[in-house]
Amino acid sequence: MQRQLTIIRRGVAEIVPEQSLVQKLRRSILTGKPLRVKLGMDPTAPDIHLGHTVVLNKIRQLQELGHIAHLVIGDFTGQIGDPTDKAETRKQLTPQQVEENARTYKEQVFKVLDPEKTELVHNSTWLAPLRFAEVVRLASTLTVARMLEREDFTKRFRENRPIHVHEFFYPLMQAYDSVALHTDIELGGTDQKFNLLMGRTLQREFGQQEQVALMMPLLEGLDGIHKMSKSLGNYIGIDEPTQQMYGKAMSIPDVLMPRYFELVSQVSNEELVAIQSGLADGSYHPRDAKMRLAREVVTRFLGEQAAEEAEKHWREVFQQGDLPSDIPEANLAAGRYWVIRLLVELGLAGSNSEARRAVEQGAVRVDGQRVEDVNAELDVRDGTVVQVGKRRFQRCRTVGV
RNA sequence: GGAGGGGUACCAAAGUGGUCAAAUGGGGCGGACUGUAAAUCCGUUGCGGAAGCUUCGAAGGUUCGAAUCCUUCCCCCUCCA
Repeated sequence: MQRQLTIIRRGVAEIVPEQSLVQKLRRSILTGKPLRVKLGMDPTAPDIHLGHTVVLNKIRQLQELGHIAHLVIGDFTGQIGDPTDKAETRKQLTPQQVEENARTYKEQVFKVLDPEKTELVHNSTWLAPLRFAEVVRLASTLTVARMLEREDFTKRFRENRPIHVHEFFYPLMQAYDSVALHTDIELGGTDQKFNLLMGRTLQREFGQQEQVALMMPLLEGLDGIHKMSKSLGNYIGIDEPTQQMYGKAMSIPDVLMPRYFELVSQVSNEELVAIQSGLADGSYHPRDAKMRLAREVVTRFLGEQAAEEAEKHWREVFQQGDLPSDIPEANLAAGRYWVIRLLVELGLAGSNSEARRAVEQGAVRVDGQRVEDVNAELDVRDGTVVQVGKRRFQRCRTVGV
C-alpha cells in the first residue's frame, strides 16, 4: 500500500481527503476489488494536448496499480459547457458535434490509457432520463451563495459578465455522474476542485460513500505563464506533425523543465530526482533536458522513428544553421523575380507590405545569400531555396512549368 | 416594463473635431546574442514597388476636415421591477 501511495502522490496537487484515500486503498487491497476511478471529459474541444495528459498519466498509473477507470464522455454536459475558467458562457453543442468530438477523443485518449482497464460511458445514459422533480432535488442540495464561491462565477459576477442559470447545473451534473458510477476517486485539474467536491456532497445526499478528489496541477503552456489550453494557443497537441511537436517542446521555457519532467515525462521517480537536482545545480544543461523531454514526448505519441527524425531536423536547422533536409517545394516559372513578389508568390509572406518588412529586417535569404535590397531582382533557377527567418523555407521547382 | 453603461486594430485598452494608420501593454513576426524555437536586448506589426488608398459595431448626415458631433439600426452589459 505504501508503494501505491508513493506512486499516486507523485506530482499531485491535492488529495481531499487524503485519509479517505488510504482507507479506500486498504479496503481495495484486502478485498481484492479495484477502486473505481472517474475522469470526465468534456467533448467541446476534441483535441487532447499535453496538459490533458497530466491527468491521464495519473489515471494510467492507477490502472497499472490494478484500478479501473471510468471515462465519462460528457455528451450530455457537453451540450451545456463547463463554465470553469471561461470568461464567457460556452456555446452549446449539437448532439452530432458532441459525438464527433467524442470519437476523436477516444482515439487520442488510448495513447495514454490502458483500454483493458477503461470503461467508456456517456453521461447522457443517466442524465437524460432524469425527471424534473429529480433535477430539483439535485439543485436543492446547494445554495446560490455556495455556487458563487466558485472563483470564476465570482469573477464574472463582479465584472458584470453574464452567468446563465443553466451553467449552475454543470457542477451538479458532473457530481451526479459520480453518484451514478459509485466513484471512489475522481480526478481532475485543480480548477475542478469545486466540481469534484460537489460529487462528495451529492454522494452523501444519496447515501453513498464519498469519493476522494484527486487534483493534478495545471500544466503551464509554452508561454510559461498561462495554463496550457487550446484557446490560448500555447499547447502541444498529441496529434501534431512531428517537427512541430518537437519544436514546440523545445520552446518550453527553461524554468519549466523540472515541472514538465514531473508531470509529463514517464521517467521513474529516481531519475526524476536526478534530473531535477542536476537542473538545479547547473550540472545538467536545460537544453539537454529539453531535448530529452522533446524526444520522449514525440516518441510516445508519434513513435521512435519520428522522434529521431525530428531531433535530426532540429540539429541541422537550429544547432548548425543548415538547411533542413526536407524543404517544401513550390512550382514556379523560371525567370527574374522582384524579391517581394517572389516571397508572396511562394507563400512566405502574406502581403507585399509584410514581404517588404521581412527584407528590411534582414530575414530573407536566397540560396543562403541575405537579400537586403527591397528592389532586388533575382534569377530563379530550378532548386533555388528561399528562406524567411530561421524556420520558413521554400525550394523553387521550375521543371514542368 | 423602467433607468443607465458600452461596442476602437489579433487581444486588452487609450483617444471625444484637424498634429490619428490611431498612444500603451500583451501576442505575433524579425534581428542580435546563447551549442535551445528558453532567457535577455532591439526592431517591426492595415494595404500598396510609388503616388496614394481603405480602417475605429452598421448605414446615413453635419463639416473645408470625423474614431471623435447628429440620426437611425444592430449587438453586449448593469441596476430597479
